[in-house]
Order: sequence, then structure tokens, then C-alpha cells
Amino acid sequence: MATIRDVAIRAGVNPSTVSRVFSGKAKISERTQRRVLAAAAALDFHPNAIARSLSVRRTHTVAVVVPHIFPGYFEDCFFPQVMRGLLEVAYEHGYRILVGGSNSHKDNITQTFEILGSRQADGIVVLSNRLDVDTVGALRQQSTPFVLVGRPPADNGALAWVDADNERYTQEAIDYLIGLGHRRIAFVGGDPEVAVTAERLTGYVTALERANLPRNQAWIDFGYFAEDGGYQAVQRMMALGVDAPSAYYAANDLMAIGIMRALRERGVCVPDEVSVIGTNNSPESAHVSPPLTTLQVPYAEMAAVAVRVLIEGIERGALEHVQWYVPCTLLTRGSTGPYRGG
Amino acid sequence: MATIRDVAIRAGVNPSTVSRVFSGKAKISERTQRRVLAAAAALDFHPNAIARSLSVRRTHTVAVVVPHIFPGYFEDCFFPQVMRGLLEVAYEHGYRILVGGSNSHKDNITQTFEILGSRQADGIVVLSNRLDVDTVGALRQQSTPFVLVGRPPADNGALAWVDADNERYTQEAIDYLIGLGHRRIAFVGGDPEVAVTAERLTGYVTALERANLPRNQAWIDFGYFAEDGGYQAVQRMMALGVDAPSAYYAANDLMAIGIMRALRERGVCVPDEVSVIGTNNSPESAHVSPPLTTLQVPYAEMAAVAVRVLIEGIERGALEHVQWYVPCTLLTRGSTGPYRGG
DNA sequence: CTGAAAGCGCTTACAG
DNA sequence: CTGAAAGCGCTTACAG
Repeated sequence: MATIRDVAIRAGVNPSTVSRVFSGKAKISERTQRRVLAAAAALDFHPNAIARSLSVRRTHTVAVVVPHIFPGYFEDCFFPQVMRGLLEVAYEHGYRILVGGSNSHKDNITQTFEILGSRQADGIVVLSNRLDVDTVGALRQQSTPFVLVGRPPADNGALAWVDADNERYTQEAIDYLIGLGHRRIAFVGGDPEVAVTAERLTGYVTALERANLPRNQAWIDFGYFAEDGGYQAVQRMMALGVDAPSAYYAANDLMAIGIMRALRERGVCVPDEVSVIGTNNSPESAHVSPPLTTLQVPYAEMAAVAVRVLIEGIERGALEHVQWYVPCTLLTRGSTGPYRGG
Repeated sequence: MATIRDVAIRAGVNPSTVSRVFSGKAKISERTQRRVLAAAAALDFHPNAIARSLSVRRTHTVAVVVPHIFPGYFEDCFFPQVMRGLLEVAYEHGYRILVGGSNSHKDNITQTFEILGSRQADGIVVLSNRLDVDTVGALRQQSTPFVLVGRPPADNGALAWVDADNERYTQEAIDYLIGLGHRRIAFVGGDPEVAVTAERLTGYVTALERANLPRNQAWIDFGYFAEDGGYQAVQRMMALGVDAPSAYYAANDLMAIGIMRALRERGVCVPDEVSVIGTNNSPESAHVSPPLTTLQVPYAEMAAVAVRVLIEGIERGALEHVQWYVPCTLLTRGSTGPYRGG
């Protein structure tokens, strides 16, 4: 492979001149430029990005480590949308994305620090949603800029993060059900270990409290984001008889679909007898029958904002400590309707 | 940031000794090792991967450029599954994935050669499915190993690629419809410019020919992978009256769903009156009603095989020129049934 | 506008 | 087992 030195020799100039021609930010005479370019073309010279990175201490790369934490993670809504947001913005700015895998929450942190420590990227977007205070502290100890997708456990204002306000929008979803006249409302969360689950649960509880509605521990269940989890939640709750919920909120669409299936199998009509709300506006949500009312979370936008802030921080040499909530939208479709007594 | 030199000074050894301790492949005395490690820990030293890469001419990175060629590309089946396959295998081997974006077929090739030329990765998985002979030739001119996901236009045996045998499995899908008694079978392809479309069409034609079934140009349409494309295909074909198809094959599930919607709106019952087969086993395919019979293509496996071959080639210094077809599966569900006259 | 030199932070063949 | 030196392929401050 031709190097800058080969080109210099062939063009009869100093290597630094070749470098200047290719970097484009120095005044080089027409004539020299032509000679260098001709030599480069003849030798099929392409600058080595690694050598350049070592010299300028910049890789034009941002990293992300993908926490492959449950089966179906890649096919779920989060990952593809996040990749789209990252890639589109990175591409616009001439950056590439370095993606690392991980197979657990803990490994995710290990991998993150490995990339950071080895300086393979100019910055990193951290996707883990279960960062503890220590990890955030360790991240702050090091000098590579990072933006969190997901609000950190303790935010002292010196961090950049973007998130969805899960508490607020879950509350709005529950408010919507209350507005339809429902009084026995169930909450089917995902993994109770994950921060988002606690946030949504708080939104649920707040909505009920504000409306002075009854609460019942039996109306709260966790389906671990799996269709079967939603299905089983219904089985347990239908056993409550007259206390069975007339409306369900599920923290993702897959669980909501499981809920609808369980209801259908028991002859309960959605939305005439029971209403169901899902989350994420997944591809399937629009195609089940009835189409699922769902809380759309703009993951692509979250990721896009995160990299944009990150890249601007890299180029400016100082990261702006944005704390940003992207707006979510409740898409009302056929799976929710007014409470009809009972 | 501490360098190997800082550690060497603090430990009172030569930088090369520090390097040897961290590379782990040289005999170093217990005592020296301890001193070096202690110094490294005290200085929070982490080897700079870029410097190492420049020196050893290996990045432990494989690249992929994502051809973002139609809206919904990221949320479709191909991208997430490919990423899963790439990431899992790369992770196992201690590699990372460098992802570049592109916004057109042409740009995809540009980006590919840019990554290749700048030697930011040890190898590359090429996803573009419209490579022409010239591009493949240019790829072969350069020295970085690559594996194609998708069979190249002309294969002289000196290339590594993995693909699905689209022709064969489309033919099998049509055979299945024929076996159900259908004689007027429609083909709704994606983008006619894409190689996969031509392959599937050939499979379709072959199946009809072998069964000595009538062919009709009006039964062939292209929906560009969009739901509306399937919908419109039905509108045109229903206008054929008694010649309207009794079965549809669609090159993705979204178009198949559009087909089902158009049929439902016109009061045609699936599968009693008309059968429909989709492609990809998308999340929504299992949840529409009736559930969609679909041709599953194991994209994750394709990608996994591709990187595995690539990484082994990188490490061995010689790429194995595998030509590999991954097996596809026809998942029969509720949208297909026996032909009932008419 | 161009050259010569030093440096980015590692690795490794060569000696001892 | 360890050191000294040269090299990986660029960039850039300094001179002229």
C-alpha cells in the first residue's frame, strides 16, 4: 500500500507537502498540487486513517455498546430506531459508529470502559438504562465525552443525557383511560429491575391518586416485555372476578398483544368490554385487531439528539450538558373505548 | 492520559517491557511484571488502541456500510437481524463493528471504498445487493478482505459470499400454492431494480412453467416493499374479473399485509377465497388475522456466516472463498388454504 | 509556499 | 528476561 512517503518521492516533494495537499488546509501552489495528485493517483494512494488518528488524536468515530439483554432485543423497537438515529446524524457529520456487543448489564459497562480506555472513539453514547451512581462517577472520571440515553440515577447537572419522560407519559396514558370512564386499571410493566419500569409505575400510581381512584396491588404485574407475560397477567387478574380490571396499560406492545390474546380466548371483547394500551408503536401494533392504542416513544430522535450533542461537544472541545426529554405521543386506535359498566 | 512511557519511567523499566507485559506474549519476570502493573494502575494506564493498530496493522474491527435505501429500512427485518448476526459473532471473536451510513446504492459503494482505502477496518461485510461487475472487480483490486452478503453478479469462484437462494425458495412457495390447487397465482415483487426481485420472479415463473400453469403478465406487479404497493396490486388485479388471481405471493410481509387489507375491503375472504404468502416472517406477520403464511429468510444467520468467514480470513491471512446459501423456511399459517373453485 | 524535524503511542527484531 | 532503536504513516510547529 502506498504511503505519503511514496507519493512524496514520486512527486519530488517532502512528505509534509503531500500531507498538506490531502488535508486541504494549507496554501499549496497549483503546480505542486497537480504533481502530488498525479503521483497519488498513479500509486493509488489513500491516506491511512489510523495513522492520521494517532497524530491528530481524533478518530471521527463515536462508539455505542449494545446491551443485548433479552432475546428479541434486536428485533424490538429500541435497537433499530436507536441505530437509525445514530447513523443518520453521524453520517451527516462525517462520523462513523463503532458498535460493540455485550451480553449483560455488567458486561455492557465493562465494554464501555474498554472502548473509552483504549480511545478507539472520540465519544460514546451510553445506552445502558441501569447505570448506578458509581458507574456514572467513573464515567465522569475519564476524559472522553459521553452522552447518556436514559436519565442517570443522580443528576447533578454536570451530565448530558436524553430520555423520554416515562413517568409523565404513562400518567397521561392512564389519564386517557380514566377519561374514558375506567376505574379499575391494570399496570403490566416490563422488567421490574429496569429504571423505566419504576418510572412508568410511578406515573400509573400518580394518575390513579390524582383521580382518587382505587388502587389494588393485584392490578400490578410484570411481564418482562414478553407476550406471554401479558397473557399471564390477564389470567391472574381475571381471577379477581368483579374486581378484574376494565383497562390495561402495558409497557410494550408485545405484552399488550399477549393481553389481547388472553382476553379474546376468554371471550372478552376489546374494546367493548376491556380497553388495552401498549407502548412503542411497534410494527405489529397497527396490524393486530383491533389496532392497538399505543404510547409512541421516539427512540430514533433520542439517539439523534444524543449523537448530535456528542459530536458538537467533540468538535467544540466542550460537551453541552443538555438534559433533554423527547416528547412522546399517545396514538389512539381501536383497542381503547369508553367504560361500559360492569 | 498516561502512556506506556510514563509507566516505564515510574516502574523503572524500558517502554518495550511495559508493552510486553500488556501484550502478554513474552516472558517477563514476576517481579518486573508486578512493578509494571503497579505503575500502570497508579497512573490509570490503558493502552491506546489506535497506536497499537498503527503498529501491528490490525484494528480488530470489521466494517459494514448500511445502505439506507428506503424509508422503514431500519425497522424492516433485514437490518436488525443482520446487525444481530454481525454483532454476536464479532463479539465472540473480540471484534467490533464499524458502521457507516449511506443514502443510496451509489453512495454505499463510495463509502465502502472510503473505509477500505483508509484502512479503518481489517475487513468488510458488503451488504449492497446491486453490485455490478465493475464494482466487484474494484473490490478485488484492493487488499482488504471482504465478504458479500448477497451473491455477486458474476461469480468466478474467487469471491466469498453468503446469500439466500431466493429463486429456489420462491419457487417452493409457489409450488405450495399450486399444491393447494391454485392456478391463477400473482407475484408482487419489491423494487424491480434489485437483484432479489429478479431472482424471485424467476422462481415464480419456473414454478408455473413446471406445473404447466397459465401465465399472465397482469399477475405480475411490483410494490416496492411498501404496504400500499401490495394494496394497489390487488386493486389492479381484481379488475381482471374472472381472471383475478386466487393466490398472491409477496416479496415481503408488508406488501402481503397490504394485499390482505385490499382483499378484506372488497369483501374477499382470506384464505377461503384467496390465499396470501408473504416473506420475512416479520413481527407483524404473526399478528395479523389471519396470521400470514410467510417465507422466512434467516438474515441473522447470513450475517453471522459472513463475519465468521471474514474474521477467520483476517486471522489466517487468507480468506476462504465460501459460496454459501442459508436455508429458508416456509412458515404455513392461516392465510393460505385450498383452492375452492371460482 | 515548502522542507526538515519531531512527535503521536505503540510494537518488535536484534542484541546481550 | 530486558534494553535500545527503528518503525508503523501520518501531522504540524518552526524556519526560511
